[in-house]
Amino acid sequence: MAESSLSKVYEPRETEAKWYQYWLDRGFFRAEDTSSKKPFSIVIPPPNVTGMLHMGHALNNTLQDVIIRYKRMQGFNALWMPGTDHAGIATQNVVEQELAKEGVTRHDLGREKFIERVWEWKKKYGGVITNQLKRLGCSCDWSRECFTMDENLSRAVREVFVRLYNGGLIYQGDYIVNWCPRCHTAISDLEVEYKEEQGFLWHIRYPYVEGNGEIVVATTRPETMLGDTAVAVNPDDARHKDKVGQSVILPLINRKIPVIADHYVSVEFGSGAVKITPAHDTNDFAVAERHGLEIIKIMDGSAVINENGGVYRGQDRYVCRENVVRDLESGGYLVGREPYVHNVGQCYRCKSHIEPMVSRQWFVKIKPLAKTATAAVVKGKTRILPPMWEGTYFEWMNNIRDWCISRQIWWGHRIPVWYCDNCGQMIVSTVDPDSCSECGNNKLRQEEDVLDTWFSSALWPFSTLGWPDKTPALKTFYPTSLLVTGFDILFFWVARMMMMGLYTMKDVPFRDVYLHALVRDEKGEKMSKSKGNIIDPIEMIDKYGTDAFRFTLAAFTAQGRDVKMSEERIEGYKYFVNKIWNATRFSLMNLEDYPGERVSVGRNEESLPDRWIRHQLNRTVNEVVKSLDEYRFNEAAAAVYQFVWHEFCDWYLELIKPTLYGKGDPAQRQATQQTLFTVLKISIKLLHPFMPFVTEEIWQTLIRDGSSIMVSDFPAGDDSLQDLQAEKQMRVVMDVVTSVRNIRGEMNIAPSKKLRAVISVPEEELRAIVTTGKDHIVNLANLEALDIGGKMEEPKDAATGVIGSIRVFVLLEGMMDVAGELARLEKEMGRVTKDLTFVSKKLANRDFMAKASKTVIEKEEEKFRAVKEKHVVLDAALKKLREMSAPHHA
RNA sequence: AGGCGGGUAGCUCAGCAGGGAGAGCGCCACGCUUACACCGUGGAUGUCACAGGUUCGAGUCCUGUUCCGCCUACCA
Repeated sequence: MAESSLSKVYEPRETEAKWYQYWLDRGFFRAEDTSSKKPFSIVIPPPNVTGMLHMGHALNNTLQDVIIRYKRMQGFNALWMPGTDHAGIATQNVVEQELAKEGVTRHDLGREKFIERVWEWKKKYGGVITNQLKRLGCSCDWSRECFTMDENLSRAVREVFVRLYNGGLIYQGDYIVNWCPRCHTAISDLEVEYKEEQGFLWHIRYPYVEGNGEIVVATTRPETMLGDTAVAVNPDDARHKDKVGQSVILPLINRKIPVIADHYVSVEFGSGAVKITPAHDTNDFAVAERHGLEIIKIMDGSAVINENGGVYRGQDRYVCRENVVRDLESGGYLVGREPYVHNVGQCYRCKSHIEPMVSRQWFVKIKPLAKTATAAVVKGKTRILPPMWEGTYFEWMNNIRDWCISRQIWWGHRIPVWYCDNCGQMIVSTVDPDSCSECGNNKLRQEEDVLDTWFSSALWPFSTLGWPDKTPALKTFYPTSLLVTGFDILFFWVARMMMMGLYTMKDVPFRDVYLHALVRDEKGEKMSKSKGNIIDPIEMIDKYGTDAFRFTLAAFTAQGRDVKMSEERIEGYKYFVNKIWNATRFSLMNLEDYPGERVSVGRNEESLPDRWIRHQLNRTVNEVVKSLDEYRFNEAAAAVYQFVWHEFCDWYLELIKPTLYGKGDPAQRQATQQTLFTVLKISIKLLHPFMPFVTEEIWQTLIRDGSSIMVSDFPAGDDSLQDLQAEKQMRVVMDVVTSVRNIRGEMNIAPSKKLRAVISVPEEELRAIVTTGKDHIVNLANLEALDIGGKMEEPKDAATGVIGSIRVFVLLEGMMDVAGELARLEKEMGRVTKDLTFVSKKLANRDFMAKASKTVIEKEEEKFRAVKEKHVVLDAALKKLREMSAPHHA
């Protein structure tokens, strides 16, 4: 058998790289397109090519890897599809910044050259995050790695676009969109972040055209008045009722604009009159549509005032604001201003203030898609877990607005639409057309806009499997089994995949969606560069090892909660890894002469500890399987942690030391070696999905048959290993040992001091158990002598431990501290008395006896007997002790 | 403004089917016992946010209050 040349402390560094390469070389990550095995598939939430692994990725991918390794070991044809996202705006920004260093803009290069440049960038840096995933131990099928701009995925994008268009679900329209003046593109509603800002509310006078008087409007953005085309009041507002239909003069511009009535205006706010700027305000745009108002755009794509802004032309919007305010004031139009806190939309990417702007964009008509996607969840075709997120999903689907899918950038999937300038024909096609289908003109102009990045992401579950081709992989793995992602992209991504999957494939993209928490710092704050509270996963891996890091993530992922990350926790689990490591070292040292599992050992040759540990292990296996099946990662992790550390290491290994050290029966020893070997082997299998590296290292040292733990079979529960008798017997042994240790501890007696003890066990059955366990008790309690008898008198100078009817006397000749012992027993008595009153009260309660279930009553009665017994025994012991300590008079 | 989640030991959190509260870390005491001091043994610690209600019995179910976090929407 293996000899132990393992170092005292586990060193993750070399082993991790070694085993990852080993797995790769053997193709263990690869899934089969067709297989007799049942399929299980996960598509990775594709990280941005520009991305660096952060805590969110680390958690997300750890959980996926735990599940995929688990399923693979269970014999599934397990596919974890990896890939990255082209991340339109983000990537374009990165490359533009690179260009800026060289003093060029993308416009200097031109579209084609610029895109070439982005591809170059991707080639050079795009692999960073995938390499980081490898360090995390992710068992993705890298042979299938995809990129959203790959040829086939781009084909899928065009195909879906055309289908949606032909299905009447894509339209082009002038609409108010969120415009980022820095990125020079429209962005979707979801990409706008609102932040509270301190600003002002300006009150401006708009004089009536006829007669005297004026109407006062309030605004936080005075510069937009240049584009006002109406003033609106609530039709029920008595103050303004008679003014509806009249006109006012727009100051500075001197445009005549109407006063209109619309319920959008609230009577309570300000003067009850609102200036309407349809081109630069979402609500105003809606008002304008209802009333057929003129829409006047006053800014260009950089938010600089255009020709419609009169003298303010050429000014930036905020410069213009100051000038407008100044001019209003000097013209006598400004009533005043007051400080005002309001929400301002920012670009999620560059944090510039969003400018709502009317422009021509492409939209997806979303309602019909949302309806199907809602129904699929209602019918349970897809489960959203934890279930609380279902509500959020429905809520959003019900209030969804059309999806603006066009972006005015260069990096992305160019919209497959061509225009013929000759006849004005528009051609929507999956392939580049040579000539106009209408007039034959061969000079066609392709739409400049590209698609929102999320458009291609929405196709990910089937585009990565080869669609639009009917590939075997698609047939095998779609719908995918599980999607694991953060709840922050439930709308961006999950909802859209549902819609697109159902529309295109006529089936849901995944059976289960598991939404995990967000990783925050130890104070519960979102990690961000600006706050400087980022914990870098790779740094943690370097410092504590991947296994410790992964286990931490899994252990702290309670469903639906935030994960608060701190280094201390990771360090704590590093200790756990080390504990496992050392338990292995110990085992190997004592398995040197173990011939292997070929030995057949009968159950009757197994010792109590052997039977007990198998029983406990079996229970743990059941718990881990159940927890993982329900995506309760923290529970699975806790179960295996508890077992390995506190049952296997703390009790079992200590119990079997004498047997292993070889003083007793050789057959017994071999049986124990067998158990030790098997239990260790199964334990590391349980741990493998969480801790892939250290478990492989251990496996390779322990098993040495050329196999890998990664493709071994995951443990399954086995009822035949259940051994309630062993559990009961060990309970008694453990209680007695703990009782002696407790006395030792409380009396401050060194662990190395051998003690003598007497155990009084009136009940015959229990006495047999204690007698059988005698050697274990002597061993673990560090006794030099132990007498076991029936009902016995209390010896002199002894501390007493009470376990039900069992009394444990620790002989303390010369060391007896009567006062200390008295205090100790009184403390215990206090507890028991409290217990006793409580239970007796309950049993005396007629309502309880009449209404509680039979099993509960039986349990309480049983408890009563035990507590009563203990109470009696303790009482006697205390009486004796008090006599001793009481000052006698001779 | 609406929706969701949360307030449990000094800290971070479990507690999934109502039957007298748990873990890890930290803390205190004793120990370098031949796997591990990244260890072992023992110990201390809780008006389960607050107020009502349902129930024989509530951390757990219901109602209200309060504080914190998030999401969605946004009244100029």
